[in-house]
Amino acid sequence: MTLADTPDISVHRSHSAKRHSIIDAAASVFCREGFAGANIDLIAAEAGVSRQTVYNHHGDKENLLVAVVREITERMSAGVFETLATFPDKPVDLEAELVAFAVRLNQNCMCNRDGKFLRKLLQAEGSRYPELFAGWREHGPAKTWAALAARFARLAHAGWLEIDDPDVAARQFLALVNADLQMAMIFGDTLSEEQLRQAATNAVRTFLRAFGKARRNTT
Amino acid sequence: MTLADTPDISVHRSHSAKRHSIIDAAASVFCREGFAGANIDLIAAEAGVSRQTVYNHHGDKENLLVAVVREITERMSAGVFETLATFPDKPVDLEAELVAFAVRLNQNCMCNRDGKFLRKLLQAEGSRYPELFAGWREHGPAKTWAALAARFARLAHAGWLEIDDPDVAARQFLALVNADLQMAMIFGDTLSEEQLRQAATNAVRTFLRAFGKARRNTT
DNA sequence: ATATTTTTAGACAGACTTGTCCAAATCGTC
DNA sequence: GACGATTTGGACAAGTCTGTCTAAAAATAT
Repeated sequence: MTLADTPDISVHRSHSAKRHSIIDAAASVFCREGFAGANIDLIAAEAGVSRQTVYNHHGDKENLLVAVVREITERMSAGVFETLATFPDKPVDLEAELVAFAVRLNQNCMCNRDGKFLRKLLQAEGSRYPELFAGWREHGPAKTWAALAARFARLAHAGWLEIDDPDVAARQFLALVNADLQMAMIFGDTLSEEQLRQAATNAVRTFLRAFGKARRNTT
Repeated sequence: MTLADTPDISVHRSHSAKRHSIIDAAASVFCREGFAGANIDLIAAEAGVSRQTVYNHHGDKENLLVAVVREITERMSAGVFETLATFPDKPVDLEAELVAFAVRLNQNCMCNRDGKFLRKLLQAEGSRYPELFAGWREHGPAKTWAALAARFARLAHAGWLEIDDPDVAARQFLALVNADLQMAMIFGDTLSEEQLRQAATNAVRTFLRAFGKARRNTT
């Protein structure tokens, strides 16, 4: 029995590898061309796989969309909570640490390939397949907001912030962080880290002017 | 010669009426189905017009998209500047007037049919027809931001606000106003006026906590 | 080395679109 | 009522796409 000889895995290794490669290619094509414009031959070619294999794995085109959305949603959710774990719970320099956190959030979640894909596909097909995205709707942003709100509430309790409604504050934090990026993201531009840092800096400065406890002397 | 007997107009009245009805129907269908999924027969039916008439007026499908985007962009731009004219230049109760302004902005521009259409179509096709939306990119948001920034700068000069960079403040104002609406808008829900008012209230409160000069006593 | 499963390439029918063409019908004007 | 322009409905070719089927090839397990 050699090293990689676990039957259950070795049998399905290429199988699941192809599965992944199909989902990745499908995500890319769906995102680029939209659901109606997406071509299964193109997806197969881009995945390095024959068309029949795509049908073997996921059956329908609609079914493929479901699988893709499920996959990307999971991946993105994992990224979000991984990043949320780096929230500055015991800050030394709150402003700098919030800026760094915002940059991480944008780089790892909102502005990467998965984030762009979900945003685009949700807006395009959300109303056509409501049941598909209903899960995301509450498992995605709602949980993110709640988790972020809890972090801000703790900071407020520890005397760093002065917040009436942590949920509103969390939503506004995210809105401010994205304020300067909306335009670029809509057009699918890739954002330089410098842009992300600038946007985060502006956002955190305003956020702390509104919610920070240690008011700066207004010269 | 009767009243409405200007030949140039009466001849083209039904003509241009059909033109408009086609563009409206096309906007609706493009928005619902995406460009690739949009069906010219459906557009014609929804416009109450034969397919041939659609081709007579706009030629290509791509050409039709161009016409639709141009029309909607113009209409939206007009709405934005109309609403910008109601900005509280000489406020009595700044907070209340900014809330009312924000509600107007959302109702007349960002959240109506045209706003939703442009957002959706831009995200879906923006990268495929960059030249089409390049104009909008600077004529739309950039001009809006600049105009709004000028208003805020004037309020700051008059002693109502304390703003370092009016451009950033304007973008952040709009971002805050949309903070609570993102989710609903992505799914195409229609927003009640109550929701709009609540969102605007939250936004303006935070905005004024950050930029208002008369700091509230922090009990 | 052989048996079993997966993958492949290609053909295929069925359906759907786009864009054009044309003769008949409709509309507004004189 | 007759004329000219626009509109209509339907037919049409050419193309694309989905989803299925088949037999051959490749990969994997025994």
